[in-house]
Amino acid sequence: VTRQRRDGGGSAEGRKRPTIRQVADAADVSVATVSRVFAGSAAVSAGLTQRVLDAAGRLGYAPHVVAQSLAGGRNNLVGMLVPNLADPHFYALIKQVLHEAERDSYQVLVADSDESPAAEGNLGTSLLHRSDGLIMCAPRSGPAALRELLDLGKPVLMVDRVVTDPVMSSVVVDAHAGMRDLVRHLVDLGHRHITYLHGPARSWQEQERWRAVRGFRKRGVRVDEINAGATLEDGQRVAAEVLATGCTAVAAHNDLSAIGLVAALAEQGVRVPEDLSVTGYDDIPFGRYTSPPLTTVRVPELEAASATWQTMRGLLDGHRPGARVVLRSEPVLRGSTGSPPEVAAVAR
Amino acid sequence: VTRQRRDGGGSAEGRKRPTIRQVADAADVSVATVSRVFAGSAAVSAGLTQRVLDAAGRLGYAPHVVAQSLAGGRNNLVGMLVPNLADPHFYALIKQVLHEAERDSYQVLVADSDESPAAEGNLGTSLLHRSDGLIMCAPRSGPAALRELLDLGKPVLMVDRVVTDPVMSSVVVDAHAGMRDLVRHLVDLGHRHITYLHGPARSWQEQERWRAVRGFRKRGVRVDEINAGATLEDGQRVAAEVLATGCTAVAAHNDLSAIGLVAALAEQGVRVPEDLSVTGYDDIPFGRYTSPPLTTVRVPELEAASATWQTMRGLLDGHRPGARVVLRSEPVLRGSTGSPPEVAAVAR
DNA sequence: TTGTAAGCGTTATCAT
DNA sequence: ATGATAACGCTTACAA
Repeated sequence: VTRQRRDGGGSAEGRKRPTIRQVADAADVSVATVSRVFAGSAAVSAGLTQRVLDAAGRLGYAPHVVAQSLAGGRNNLVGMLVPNLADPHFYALIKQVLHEAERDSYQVLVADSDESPAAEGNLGTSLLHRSDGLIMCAPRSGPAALRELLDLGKPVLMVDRVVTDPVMSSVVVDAHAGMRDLVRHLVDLGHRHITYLHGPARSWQEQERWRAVRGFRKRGVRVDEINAGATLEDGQRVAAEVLATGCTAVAAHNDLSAIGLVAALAEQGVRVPEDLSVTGYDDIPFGRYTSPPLTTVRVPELEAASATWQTMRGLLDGHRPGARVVLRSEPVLRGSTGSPPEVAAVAR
Repeated sequence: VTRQRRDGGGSAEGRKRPTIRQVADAADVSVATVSRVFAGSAAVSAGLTQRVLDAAGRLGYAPHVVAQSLAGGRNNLVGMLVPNLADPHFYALIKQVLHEAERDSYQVLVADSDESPAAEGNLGTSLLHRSDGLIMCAPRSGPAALRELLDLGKPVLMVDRVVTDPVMSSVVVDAHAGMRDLVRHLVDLGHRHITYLHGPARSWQEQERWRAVRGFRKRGVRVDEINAGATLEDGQRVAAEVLATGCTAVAAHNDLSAIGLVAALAEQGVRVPEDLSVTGYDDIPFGRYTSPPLTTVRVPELEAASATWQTMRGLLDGHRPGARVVLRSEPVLRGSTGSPPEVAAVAR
């Protein structure tokens, strides 16, 4: 019984690709030996190894990864889920993970949940179905969804968020400390009335950052709140609202919204930092190229990405889950912050 | 003969996931029927369909995608290769392709070649090994490498570049026309001495853009050249060199280098556009938030991404390769361009 | 409409 | 050190 057509209507001329069987025949060895040679298993004599390699080269053989996966139970594939691929914070992470994974012969399946909690769960599941593990930046998924993922029995690593309900491995930067130090800088400059630009509601990072800002109320600082978001447009949109508060400094959820705000302020003739100080969070590259350059919190992205891959690598190798890597973040003082107008005036 | 352990030392408690066989037994039907139900094949009676679905639900069954791939010869996976994931131009493309692919039940394997021609070939090959098709932004790969990819017999789509040597399907924006119109705008403003900031050497897009700029030499415009690159840092780095040319306008290879240049100029007290006009290319979102906002060339990224996926989709469905989609780009005039100093002075 | 069983291209077990 | 061969979980002719 001969079988289907194979060519799938696909595209090119493609004579069928050789199988391990054909290589074995050509080298006059068993398929097992060919498999061993390509697995780098030591237990093959030099002579046979050479013969196999020759035959494989002649035929243009390359192992069929899908068959390897099915038989071996390993895919050499990890999934990576982010809330927004267009955010420099995330693509920096992806880019670095991509490289480290490649060095370990892993490929990466990427998905973008577009900040949707529902998508986080679904995409996560389907990614994990195909891969050996999942790196997820899922700031909002609830315990049920997460538990379901874990139940697939494969390593799942949470990034930018600590989860305790189902206990999960995670890599995070200490957002609370970073934001606290940043706002302290504002207070030290003399600011007593600060507006916080909220990020995406209920995201873990947002909660940490807000907690840090809010903490200054106890120290006599007036802290107003505005719901903005995490994009350039979000920051731009709330400019009027910000001015209406009468504050002297704005701490934004992230660099994107801070940059959007600064641009909108410039258009209205509001000078930064003379009239109003503005800070961001993440230290994305663009923040160094705005005028004025943006005061922000640097998160060690390279280290975070490396820790992410190393941790995932460990989980894939059978390490027990639950590890937590915490990285420090720190304020980067640039031109977008200064003394509040009254103080500056007195100083003159 | 019982076989290995299965659990891979992986992580969780995971009772083994159910197979199609178990579902078939539970529903008291054959595996073929279960397969048909999950394939959505019409030829199953309503009664059996329901029984299968019930059993599957009870057992928590989900098809094993790797086995499906091996047996069916389709992976529902496409590879996507970009030269630099950190460039907004590319992540916009990826993000959109990700979504459209997901809607068609395809997943996307992403790789970043880091502008290395060698990596373009290798990564492309290994992506294509696992997937049904490859979307590649490979501005530099030579004919040999490309032919090798095509020989894998799977659809390959080139983006941002037209390739004729091996004939390839491609989606491009007409960079020449866009850049030409942009420079014409500069000339119309009165500029007669323009400096072009070269992008990555030998990239296809770079060649098209440069060809457009160079064309103005025939019209009596002095065009100087500086080798910069495609990043923010590249633009920043060449600021002094730019000033040394004495030109009145700069056309950069892309927005990133243009923004870097503008920032460096601002630091040196050079006013844009009063002292020097600067243009970019791509119309990345950040260009709208710099001060002044950047004059640039808009490339229809959404349309390009849609065309990219639709074309790939067609190839996957067996359409013949070789199609070429060309999209128009057009100048976007913002604040970073104005009349050259002399002309402006006369006007006053 | 439904079932049977032959692949799909490997890996890993067992025997030699 | 090498070979034979049963899985791996599914799809799809082909038979009924």
